[in-house]
Amino acid sequence: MFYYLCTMASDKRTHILSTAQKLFQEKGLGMVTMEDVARAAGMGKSSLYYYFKSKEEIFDAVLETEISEIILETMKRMSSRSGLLEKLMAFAAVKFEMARKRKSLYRAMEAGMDAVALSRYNELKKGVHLRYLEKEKVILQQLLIQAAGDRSIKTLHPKELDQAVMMFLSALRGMNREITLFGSAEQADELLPAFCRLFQRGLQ
Amino acid sequence: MFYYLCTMASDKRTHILSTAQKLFQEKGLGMVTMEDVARAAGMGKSSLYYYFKSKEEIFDAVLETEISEIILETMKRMSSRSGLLEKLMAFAAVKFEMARKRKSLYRAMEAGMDAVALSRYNELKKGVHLRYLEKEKVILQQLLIQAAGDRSIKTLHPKELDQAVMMFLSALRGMNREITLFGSAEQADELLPAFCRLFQRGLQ
DNA sequence: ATTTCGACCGAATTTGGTTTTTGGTCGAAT
DNA sequence: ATTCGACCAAAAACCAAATTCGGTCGAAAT
Repeated sequence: MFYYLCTMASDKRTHILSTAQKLFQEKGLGMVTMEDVARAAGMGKSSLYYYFKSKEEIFDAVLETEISEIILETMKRMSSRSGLLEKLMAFAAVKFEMARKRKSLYRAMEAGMDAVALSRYNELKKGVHLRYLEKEKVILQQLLIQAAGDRSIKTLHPKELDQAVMMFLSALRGMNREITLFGSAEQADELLPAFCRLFQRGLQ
Repeated sequence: MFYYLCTMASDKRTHILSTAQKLFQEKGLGMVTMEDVARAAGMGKSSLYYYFKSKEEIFDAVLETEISEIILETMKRMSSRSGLLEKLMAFAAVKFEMARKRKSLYRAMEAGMDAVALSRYNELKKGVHLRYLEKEKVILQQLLIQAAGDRSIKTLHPKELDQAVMMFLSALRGMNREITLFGSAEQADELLPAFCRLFQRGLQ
């Protein structure tokens, strides 16, 4: 009795989630059925619907935890550095590593998805991307505001601040993309810091 | 007799090419058959193979001419501006406009392609992208070298030059991407110039 | 009251076999 | 040198039947 009282709903939820995450990573989203998830989690299919409204909700939640992990890692690494430039570089480095990891993850996930499922999935990814972007924005805004306070860079109006953040983020994304498509990891080690330096100088 | 001597092979080639281009843009690559191209060009299907080795070669050539057009437009617009910043902005503006246009073009082209055809087509696009990138690089390299000569920016070592060009290009690409996905055209009108300014200041 | 699950449903997907289409070849005609 | 009709193999489109899968519901278990 006491035992059961302790296994709260949220525990089961996270258990299902981590199980699903493992399966998605192994076989791709398109290849994992609710039946699979249920079996792997040690319950019947119907039971899943007691904890989640739909398959999409599960997948969404999995992506959400992955985002949180990345954001957490980013903040951790940045906090161990000091100075604007160092922190920018740390940010860029984590972002690059994570982009690499997640690329193979996504590729695996997309395996075995038809065109319809893929477009639906892309909608989902777009939503996730937006939420992720928002969190990244906040981190960078704080960083730049602090740097302006330290006189490391010039003072930025709210609009300028927003633009600067947007520039930095989308530029990084673009560079990551180009590098993973055509370049090498060593190239990233030079290009990303160089860009951070340029970015900082541009804001002085 | 004389008439026939004047209609050189290259004329027919370009005629076929422009016909194919029109059809591709109208119906999408996947929906245009060699028969269609031949009919539209006023000849039998077999005759196409006298001028081109394969359908892919035709498509490749079409993409190539499109790239040339964009590059030409870019150079034209840049030449009507003076000063590094102005030229950078012109470059960015053309790139953004063209990215918009070509996006709908690509989307149309991809219509009616199965997964296999799509992956083959993506390989092709990747190759085109690389060739395009090379031409863009040359333009920007020249621009930056000239700017360094004018003392508009600091002198750049070959490696730095390459990095700067790469940064600028992939950053632009990333910003275009982000804007077309989530932003507005007005946002581009502010963000792109702002980035050009930052880029220039970063190189001073 | 909370949690689990078997039975069930409709929509979507796979399957397997057939017919059509399509990129590409070849030899004859011009 | 250029064009084209006839032809081929492979890919794609098609289609009906069988199957799978996400999701629901009410009854049972705890």
